[in-house]
Amino acid sequence: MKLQLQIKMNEDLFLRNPEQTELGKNIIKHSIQLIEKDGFEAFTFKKLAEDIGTTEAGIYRYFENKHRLLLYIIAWYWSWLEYQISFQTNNVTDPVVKLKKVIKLLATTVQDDAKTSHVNESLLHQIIISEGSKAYLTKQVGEDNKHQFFKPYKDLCAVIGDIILECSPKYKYPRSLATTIIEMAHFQNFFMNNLPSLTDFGKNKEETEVVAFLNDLVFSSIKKV
Amino acid sequence: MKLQLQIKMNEDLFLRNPEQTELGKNIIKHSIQLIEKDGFEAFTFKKLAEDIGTTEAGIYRYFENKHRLLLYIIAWYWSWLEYQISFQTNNVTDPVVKLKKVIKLLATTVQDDAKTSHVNESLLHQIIISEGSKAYLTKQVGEDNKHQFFKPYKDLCAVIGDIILECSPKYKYPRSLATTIIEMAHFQNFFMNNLPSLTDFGKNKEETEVVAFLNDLVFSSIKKV
DNA sequence: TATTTATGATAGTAATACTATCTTTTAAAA
DNA sequence: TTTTAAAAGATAGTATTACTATCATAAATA
Repeated sequence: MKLQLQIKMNEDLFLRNPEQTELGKNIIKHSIQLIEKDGFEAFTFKKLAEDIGTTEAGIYRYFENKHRLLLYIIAWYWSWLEYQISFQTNNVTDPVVKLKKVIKLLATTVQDDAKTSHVNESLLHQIIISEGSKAYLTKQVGEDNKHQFFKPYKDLCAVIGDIILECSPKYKYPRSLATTIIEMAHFQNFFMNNLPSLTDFGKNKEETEVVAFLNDLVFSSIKKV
Repeated sequence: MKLQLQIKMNEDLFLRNPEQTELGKNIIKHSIQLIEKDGFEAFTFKKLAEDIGTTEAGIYRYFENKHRLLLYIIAWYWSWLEYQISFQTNNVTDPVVKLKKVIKLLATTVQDDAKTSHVNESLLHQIIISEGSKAYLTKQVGEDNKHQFFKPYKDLCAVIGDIILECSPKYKYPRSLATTIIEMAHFQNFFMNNLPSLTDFGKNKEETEVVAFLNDLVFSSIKKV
């Protein structure tokens, strides 16, 4: 059985839908590689064009600028992750088990998903760790929010918030705890690998320790250990 | 009594010490204003020079580039905050009270400190919220770390970690909890004001609610409520 | 008063972030 | 099968950014 997974993206994110052409898919594929390799600051449409073997102007037909492209791939990731979560927690009745699965999915290396040929989820996960918050830490955050560019992130936050409430209906901060889990899954990973003295995982550098920390944090807070 | 507070900064951060000249102090003062107003991406040395009434080349005599300048003001903030913490928790014996003070200091608007004439701490706090993580979320993080540019942040993290251990000597993740407090104090604030559905504080937009959330999170985790 | 040090003024360069235009190729509709 | 429309390629051009270099002048210090 060979499945193809298509994620419907917000149309304001692009000028021309990159899913629908070869060049478009190449833009996504190579921008993920380039951003992961050089970082978002050093990433330019010119380098991307050279990488693909097309011209700068060609890229501009798909994306208004590199920030929109970043928003696109990040939104894509959150949508894909929400799908992963709904898939992997399907038929799980115990919300505690569900929440633990969510934490694990957020905080451990993702496998490349064969259902999405032009997206390398594993690289994308690294981008989320290092560049994810740059999507919204800008002066245009309000404008971008009006365009609903952060909807996939918000949806994910709502999903996790609901699972938290299932675990503990009276817990007062389900959304904030959800964003704390998401952000800390990535920040603790980044710190562990780059500024280890900011964490307690410097010795082993094991993702499982980040998971253990988050589990402890979350289940202490919602009083279900 | 009129005091002046001087913070000793890492000398690799600048080419010429901005504390020692009028122009230098103006660079610090105006860059804080400009970065707060336009955001770090839109901030350029040319605009800064125009703002001050000097030339671009003049700024370059003090800072190699705008990233170093950002690192400078951020490092300055963390040093100043560590001083604030040591001052405000001095003579407090109960570590729980201490930790609560720390959380409050991190998560609520800071007052402009009269002891530092050319630094507006209140604006700087806003910069930390919106731009703080851009200091280390780069590909040069390793290089910058070798220069010890993140030492003030690490020191603060260690101080908070120690207070956590005072509260609960057997707690396993004092450093990671410290960074979680620091980062979430800022992220929850940013989300509350810009993407409120990511938090539970959207209605009132009160910093005190962020404080309450963090207190709940922290003291549940270390089992002292 | 000599001399170092800081600043000002100006110029110049490579790269970035685009926009515009025109031609060729490809693919779909008539 | 031809027509025609959409996509891609090729090329050029602009304003801004992120610097570096040079030379003159003002201020502080020895």
